[in-house]
Amino acid sequence: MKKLLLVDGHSILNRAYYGLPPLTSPEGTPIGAVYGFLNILMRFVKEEEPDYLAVAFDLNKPTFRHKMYADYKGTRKSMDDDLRVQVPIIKDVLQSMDIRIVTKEGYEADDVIGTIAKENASEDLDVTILSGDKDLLQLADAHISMKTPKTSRGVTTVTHYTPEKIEEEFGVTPEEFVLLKAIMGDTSDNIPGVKGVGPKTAAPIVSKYHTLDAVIENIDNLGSEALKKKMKEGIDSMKLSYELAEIDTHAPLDFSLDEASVKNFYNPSSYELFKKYNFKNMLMAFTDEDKYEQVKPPAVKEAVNLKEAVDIKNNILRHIKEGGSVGISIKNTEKNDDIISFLNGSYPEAVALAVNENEVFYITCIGDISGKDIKDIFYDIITEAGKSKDKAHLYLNDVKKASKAFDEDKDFPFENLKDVSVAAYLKNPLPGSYIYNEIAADVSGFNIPGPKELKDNPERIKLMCSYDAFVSLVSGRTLFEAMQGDTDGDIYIKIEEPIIRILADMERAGVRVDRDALKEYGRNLEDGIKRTQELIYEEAGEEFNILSPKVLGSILFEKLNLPHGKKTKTGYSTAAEVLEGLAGKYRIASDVLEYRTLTKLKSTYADGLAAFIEDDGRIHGSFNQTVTATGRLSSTNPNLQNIPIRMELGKKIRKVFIPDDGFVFLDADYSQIELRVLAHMSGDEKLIEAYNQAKDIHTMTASQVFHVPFEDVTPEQRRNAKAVNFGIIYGISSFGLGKDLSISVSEAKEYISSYFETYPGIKAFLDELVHKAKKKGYSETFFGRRRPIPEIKAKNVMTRQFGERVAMNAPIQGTAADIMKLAMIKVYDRLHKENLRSRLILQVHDEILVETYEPEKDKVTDIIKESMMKAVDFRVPLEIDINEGKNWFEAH
DNA sequence: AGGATCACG
DNA sequence: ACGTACGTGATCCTC
Repeated sequence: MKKLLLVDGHSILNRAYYGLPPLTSPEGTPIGAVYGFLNILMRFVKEEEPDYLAVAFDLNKPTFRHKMYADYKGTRKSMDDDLRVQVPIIKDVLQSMDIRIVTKEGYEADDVIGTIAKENASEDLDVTILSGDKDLLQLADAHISMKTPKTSRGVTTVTHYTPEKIEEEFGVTPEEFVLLKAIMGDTSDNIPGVKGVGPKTAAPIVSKYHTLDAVIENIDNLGSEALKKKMKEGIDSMKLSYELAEIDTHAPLDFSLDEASVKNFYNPSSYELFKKYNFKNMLMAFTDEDKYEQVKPPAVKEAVNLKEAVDIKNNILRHIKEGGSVGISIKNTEKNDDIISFLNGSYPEAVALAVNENEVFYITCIGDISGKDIKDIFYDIITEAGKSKDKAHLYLNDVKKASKAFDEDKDFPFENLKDVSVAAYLKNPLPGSYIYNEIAADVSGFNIPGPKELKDNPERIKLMCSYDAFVSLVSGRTLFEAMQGDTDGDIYIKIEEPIIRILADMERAGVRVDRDALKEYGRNLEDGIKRTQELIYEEAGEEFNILSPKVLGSILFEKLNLPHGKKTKTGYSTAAEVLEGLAGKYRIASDVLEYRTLTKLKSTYADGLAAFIEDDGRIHGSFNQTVTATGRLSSTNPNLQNIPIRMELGKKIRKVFIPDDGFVFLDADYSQIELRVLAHMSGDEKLIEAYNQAKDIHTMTASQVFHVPFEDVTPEQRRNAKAVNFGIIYGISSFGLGKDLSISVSEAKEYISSYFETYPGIKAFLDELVHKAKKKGYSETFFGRRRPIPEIKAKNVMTRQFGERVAMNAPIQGTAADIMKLAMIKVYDRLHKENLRSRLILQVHDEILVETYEPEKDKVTDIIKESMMKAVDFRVPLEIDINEGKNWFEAH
């Protein structure tokens, strides 16, 4: 036995519309009815498991019946605008889900459903009709039943109408239901019926006489005089009502059951729509294969000897000369090609070249092909693209990494390659990872096998490299076209593209580390660690793993019964702030803190850094350009942006970072760049004025907020003002400020409100940032770098407040990051144009470290000052601190 | 793999 | 009643 589910589209949409609170899509379109419709539909599909499914809609045109009864025509209620706009949407959505929609010009949905039901129901096919109202009950028979969902207060109950159930509830058979309606009428469907006769009176009449003719014939035999009178007066209305209520089961339809067979609702196009309308819980039903188009991976043509490889190259060169685009992928030699050692003469292992959607050329060290050949082929191709720059586009995912396969003396033509991962990062910086399969899914909606899927494939390297080239071409083209005329495009050209080469140079240069001094530093720590460890064991009365929060917690708070903070997530918190509270009273707490500090320095810094020193005596870390949500860089392998500085002991490690012989360090950092960014972007006159007076800004803030003369600001007032300034940048909250200053939330509130009274422009600016982020769904920096903030529309208060803080912080932090990048570009360009040997080696968000050739010291100092201070022309000066030193400790 | 902790801006 | 300052990465422990 097969099943057909027939849905009365408009009636279910109506039910959904009135049964749910009004929802809107991220774009603001009302969408609640569509969402509700799908929920109801999917619920029934799950319950019924139909083999066939069709949804019937009225067309927005008068039907024959409407024309016949002109009076009837105008009386239909007009739809709410918010519902009307959802009609085409639900049709689109259903279509995307491969669900058959049936309509017929000149007929109502009821007729369509009636015709399909009656024509198809049989011993072999059960028909279930899903409708919100009861007009369709007349269709019920042995193989046709009806289900009506009713939602009240969020709870949906379903009534299942079989012929038996109909007789039981209405006292008439399904066939007689038309007659019943003709007499009693139906206000919701504008069927007049007989005036003054309701269901109680009508039902017995119907079950006695069965047909319209019989009722008319026997009109004089009906009960009371009053009833007879009503019936006689209503006879015309009754006849009309009968016509209106009767469903036409012989509409001329183009419908075959096959077209309505149930297919997979979850596919790439429905995924796109569900995503567009933000149907979150329905998105969960999609598997990766549902979500993305299964693209046929391109055919890979592999060169088997050098002649073939050269032929491929020549073909590509011709393609480029004709203005064609190429997607390129380079596989570096290293086993783990995330970490590159900078041996000159290291060669790439393979190159893949995609010229169209169908084929990729792959060249690796096979036959007489050497690594040098591969490198030369790659090099010839990218230099050729430089000659025809206006026309040819070469797309490559991660240009910086590709550049590492080349000798340092060869000028790598960075600017001839368009970096797909950087473009994808500008489009959306949140993923933080831009592997080719992720880009393919996000940009082009393709599902192609990624590194994980190819893990056990013997052709893993070849396939990954080829797919990478393919995606770089196809998705790269889309990304770069989309950037045209957008702020993204400007940021790519003016900021990110130049930065690629700068970072590559910085990584290649690395930073020199005094290996012996680092070892000595580590040895000293070891002594302290041993001493502290023994003290702790003695105080605890046993030996245990001090670094295990779980074990430490049980020792401190159970065995030794120290007062535990109420913080409990997976046990007691042993975080520094908790231990600091105990350190005054309990030796063991301060010893544990000491122990943590020492082991941290030992494992992360002393030992950690030592492991990264390469044969040239330098550490070549990575600066990542596509990780942070705000536009900052990040640093890994090792992280050179979190080398200790705040504590004396930790800071000493900076002494092991030293310049090459004949060089000195010049270290420059911006002074409160974020606050200055805030001053300019907000346009707050008072803050701008404060900065233009060139005095200590925190003291100035304290003076203005607390209304005391500048000279009379106490250290405590300055500290408070500084905390508020930081709070403002982080997206102020009274709780956070209170915690930071160890004051009550209400006191913190007062600080904030007096700050905002002092700087009304700041308040207005931050409010505007939140408002704009709410409206647009993203925040943007001064230069238009965007950060999406999905949290800002969250229902959860915490999540949404987080979104609001991010909306305030991201433009400030991001603009500061943009400015630093612009400054680095200026520094780099001048060092190069003036043929200097000095070079940028590190960046720490608001600080740069330049390994400076001693004879160039004065010149480079000027270059740094000028580049950083004039990176942008703001209404407040950008000031820097710059220092020289024979190590990083001294220079900063 | 994820949490806790702590180093930096 | 709850539980929050923003942005990162490395190490160690626990599951």
